[in-house]
Amino acid sequence: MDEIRVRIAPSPSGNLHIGTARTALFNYLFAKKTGGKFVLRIEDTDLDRSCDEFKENIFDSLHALGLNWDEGPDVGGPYGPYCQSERFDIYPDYAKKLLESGAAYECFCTPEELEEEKQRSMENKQANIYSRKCCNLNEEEKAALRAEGRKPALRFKVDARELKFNDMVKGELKFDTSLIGDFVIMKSNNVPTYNFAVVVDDMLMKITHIIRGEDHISNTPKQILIYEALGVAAPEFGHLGMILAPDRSKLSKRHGATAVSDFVKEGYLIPALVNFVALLGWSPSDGVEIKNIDEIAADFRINDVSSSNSIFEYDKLNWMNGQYIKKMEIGALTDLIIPFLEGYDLKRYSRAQLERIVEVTREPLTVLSEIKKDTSYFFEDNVTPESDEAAGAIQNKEVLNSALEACINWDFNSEENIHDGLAVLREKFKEQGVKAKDVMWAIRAALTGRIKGADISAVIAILGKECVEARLKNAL
RNA sequence: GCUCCCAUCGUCUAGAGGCCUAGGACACCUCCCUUUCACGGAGGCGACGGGGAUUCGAAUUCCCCUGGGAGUACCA
Repeated sequence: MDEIRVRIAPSPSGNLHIGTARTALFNYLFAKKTGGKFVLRIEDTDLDRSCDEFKENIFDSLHALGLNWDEGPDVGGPYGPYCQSERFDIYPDYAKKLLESGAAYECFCTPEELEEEKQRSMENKQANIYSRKCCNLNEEEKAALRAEGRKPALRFKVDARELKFNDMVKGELKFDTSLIGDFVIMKSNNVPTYNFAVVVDDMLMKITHIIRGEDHISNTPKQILIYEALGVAAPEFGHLGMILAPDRSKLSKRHGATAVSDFVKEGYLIPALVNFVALLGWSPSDGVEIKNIDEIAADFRINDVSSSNSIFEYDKLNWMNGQYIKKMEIGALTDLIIPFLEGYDLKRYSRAQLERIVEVTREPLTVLSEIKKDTSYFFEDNVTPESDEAAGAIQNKEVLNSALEACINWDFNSEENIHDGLAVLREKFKEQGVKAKDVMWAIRAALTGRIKGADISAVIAILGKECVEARLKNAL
């Protein structure tokens, strides 16, 4: 078999959507698994809606996800250019070929006429199919129309028949082409329509497998027809279910983050995102869900991908993100976290101390953005009780006094020493009938304003003697 | 309206006629661990949308219904 070649073909009319990212991922996984090539093509024929900013975002996001392409606009390749806007001059040749072979014909209908036809079929409860009234225009009629100043579009002639293809994820799909109607392949302004451009591009780029969202299913028969008319074998198709919002509607801005870059801004880790999105429709053969992209690629089977839609729920993503946060190397994690600490005076601490702060506060994190609130007491000058329970806890003056006295002898460079010091305190109060928990709560509340949080010995060590004494006194 | 796709716990899914008393993960609940929260560990709750048909036997095959999704452009 020839080399397997897949592609992702986003249009730069928005930031890289998480759904597009998943499609890209599945293409990438398929390429990796089969030793094929992964190509990136930018579909920017709609000049009005496309812009460079989005293109950059798509590049950056794809790179960040680790979905590196073998061929694309920036890296080039043997079948370029890889931006459709730079390929405008190649479509007319193929259009001409179809016109000459009789597979296509010129259509002079105006948008108004077309709209009228559409209304009529709606009223008759029929599918909207072009009437074909321009199909049999003779040369004189065409010349007359041209003289009126009308510029023709090119329509592809669709004859009635049954068209079948075997979808890699859905199985056999059947269509009655009489319900499709003759569709436009070249607009009157000489720009190809999507269905024509993709076929020409995929053909020229030697794409062998097209994995895309199921919103393209109805385009597939049209495209297969064009392949046939061009005398080329159509590639294999695989249509993925859609990713839906929890309300089962299309995932859109009102549901929150939609672009990969939005998720990153909210504090999601790229490997977690990749892992999570891979599990939407695909499941590992060994049941182990936490897997990196290489492990997933090694186990990837396109035929086993689920054919139904899946709902994007944050619960599992959050859990998974937390798993990655816990496992991540502390230096790298600190680098990622620093931007989320904006507004705090980070110079208060050394890099080592900062890393220690991250290390002791990362445990309950689900999203990086939560770190700011969880570490506030490290950066505030004065802490105040954040809850009634914390306010109550610092009323325990006896404990606070003892802690203040005791800490003079603690070695603040040793968390272990502090830990032992606290144990001594607990022991002392235990004899007076005060519960260990209350002792710890009083100290924690005085130092952090809360009754829960990171390991208190570590907090004390990081805060330092001066600060600890000040906060205890302040609480007293 | 027309066409197509889909249908297992709340969610992501395992399941390709008997291995299913339907398995796992997230969420939720309980308990354990623990100086707190959390992490971790042990349990629990919880599903084959409905109806027919085929079969000795159906979550698995077929049909109908219902529900959800998509497409229906000289957008991509």
